[in-house]
Amino acid sequence: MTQQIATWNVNSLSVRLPQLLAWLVEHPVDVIVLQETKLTDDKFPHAELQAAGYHAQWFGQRTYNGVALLSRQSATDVVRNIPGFADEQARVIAATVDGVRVIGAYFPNGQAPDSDKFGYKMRWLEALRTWVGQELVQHRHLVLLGDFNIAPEDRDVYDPVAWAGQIHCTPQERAHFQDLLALGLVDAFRLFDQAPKSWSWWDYRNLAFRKNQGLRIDHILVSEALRARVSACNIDKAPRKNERPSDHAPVVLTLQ
DNA sequence: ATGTCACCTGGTAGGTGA
Repeated sequence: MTQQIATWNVNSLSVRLPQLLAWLVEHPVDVIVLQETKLTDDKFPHAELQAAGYHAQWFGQRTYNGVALLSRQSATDVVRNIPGFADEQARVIAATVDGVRVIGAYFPNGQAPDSDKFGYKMRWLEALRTWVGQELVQHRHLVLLGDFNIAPEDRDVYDPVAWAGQIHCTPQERAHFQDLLALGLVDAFRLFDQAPKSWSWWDYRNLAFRKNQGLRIDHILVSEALRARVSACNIDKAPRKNERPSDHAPVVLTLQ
């Protein structure tokens, strides 16, 4: 049975809802997790997504952050944010769908390596790792996906020299990414040959998309038990060419 | 290029975060 699981940072679901609905018509994935919905829970467009054929779980807040999980089949055991980690920011939504534990996350940006927000990012990453380790004990078939705000390697950066030591590229962030892999997860995108200079995010400024100056910071990590079922993992650049696009592209995992 | 976009406050611009 083929199954597709996707992630997309939509940068405001109220602005991007028409694009999301159009994309889902062309790509009727089984599950998609969204980041930066920027909506309080009372404003979540549940009816529109239901009409599109999706169950929805959501966890938002005013102005910033906000995540959601849409699924063709109903979702169970829904968790919002990292259990035991007190957090005012809505960044995580997890659920079980069709026997797969799906953890959708909007990792903190961190702003700059010497900022308070970077400290928060480090604490959040530590808490995430501990919790995902526990989840893996309970769920052999697990996917951790979302906007990681980490470019794991230099080949994930259009100008690694300019970005060296900058946010998304610091050794501390990259070590955290490796720590997640060490739990028994694999970066699905790198299971396959990919075109060089494949990015998932392009700054709105500087004509970055036109010049293909981006970063690969949106990731799909799969557990060892799921790895054998992975048949593809791709970034869909097409929505970045839309009028009024999100600055991120969706990433899609295909399971056999 | 400090070059954009989204959202908020509070007001017809400016600040914040990404």
